[in-house]
Amino acid sequence: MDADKIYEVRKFNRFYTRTLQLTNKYHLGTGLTVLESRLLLEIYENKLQTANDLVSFLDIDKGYLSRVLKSLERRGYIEQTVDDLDKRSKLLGLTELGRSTLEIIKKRADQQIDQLFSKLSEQEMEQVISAMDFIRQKVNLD
Amino acid sequence: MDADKIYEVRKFNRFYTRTLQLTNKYHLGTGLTVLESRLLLEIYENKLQTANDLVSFLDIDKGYLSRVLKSLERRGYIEQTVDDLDKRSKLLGLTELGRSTLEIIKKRADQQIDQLFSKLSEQEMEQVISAMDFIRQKVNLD
DNA sequence: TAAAAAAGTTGCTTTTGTCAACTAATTAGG
DNA sequence: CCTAATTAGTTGACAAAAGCAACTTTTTTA
Repeated sequence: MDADKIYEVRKFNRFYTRTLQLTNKYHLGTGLTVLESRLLLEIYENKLQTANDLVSFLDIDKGYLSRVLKSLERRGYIEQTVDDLDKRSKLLGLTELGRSTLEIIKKRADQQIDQLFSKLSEQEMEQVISAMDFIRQKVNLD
Repeated sequence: MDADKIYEVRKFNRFYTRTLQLTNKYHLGTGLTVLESRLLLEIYENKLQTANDLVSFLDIDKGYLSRVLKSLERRGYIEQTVDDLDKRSKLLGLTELGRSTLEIIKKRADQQIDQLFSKLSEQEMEQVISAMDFIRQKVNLD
């Protein structure tokens, strides 16, 4: 790939890093950290059922994750139950508190995204989404 | 904005978070952290000349930054010289080591981006860049 | 069925980041 | 002018986030 294309991508990456930083404030006031919110989301929406799933999907240290999950459990956001089919694993699930907190977080995240595109028309917004879809299809994450 | 559009954007954001995580390994083996690499880049390419510029552009704590800059100086990557026009400020600049390390980092970052789009044709790549440009124009970062 | 591998836990350490108090230099208002 | 307020950067103390390695228990493999 030629240098100016790479340069363009890097420019976008820097730009989008800033964008993500801005929209990553949704957890403020909820008592959860960014990571914790993300864990609730991945457990609930993305159906990642075990610590190990989260470790490989999010690429975080399993020791660290173990502690964060323990803390989430202690504070009442999740439950961990030993998997009967594999007693090394624990199945993760959100509690009622976990689900309702996640809803709040999602609502706030939604608002922040809304702001991000506040000045766009319907049509422009659709074009943005197409652009995102397109990028998502083309990037090779292996 | 309606819910499914927001959902699409969030999906993209999660996706691109992962993408950025992958491409943020360029510093490995250079002895610099992600932040340090970023600082060298912004000082050198974006012409941010003082700690204060970096603080407002990157939105990091000035105390923390002060320490990181001191460490970069001690390790020989940058120089800080008191600004004659405002003796509170220090002008930042890369040393020879700083510049050459930045070059290595940029080269590796380029390779990672190349990999990201390794399977695309010229034309697809151009479309991706257009899509990125388009998004960049439309996002409202205030 | 013994050895290897996998899931998760724990102790220890390092890295990263925050906050507030402080110094020195500059700017602004009376 | 000249004093008060502001600004750039530093420092100490601390807290949060993350990484590493050794370990236990269970499962898989050869």
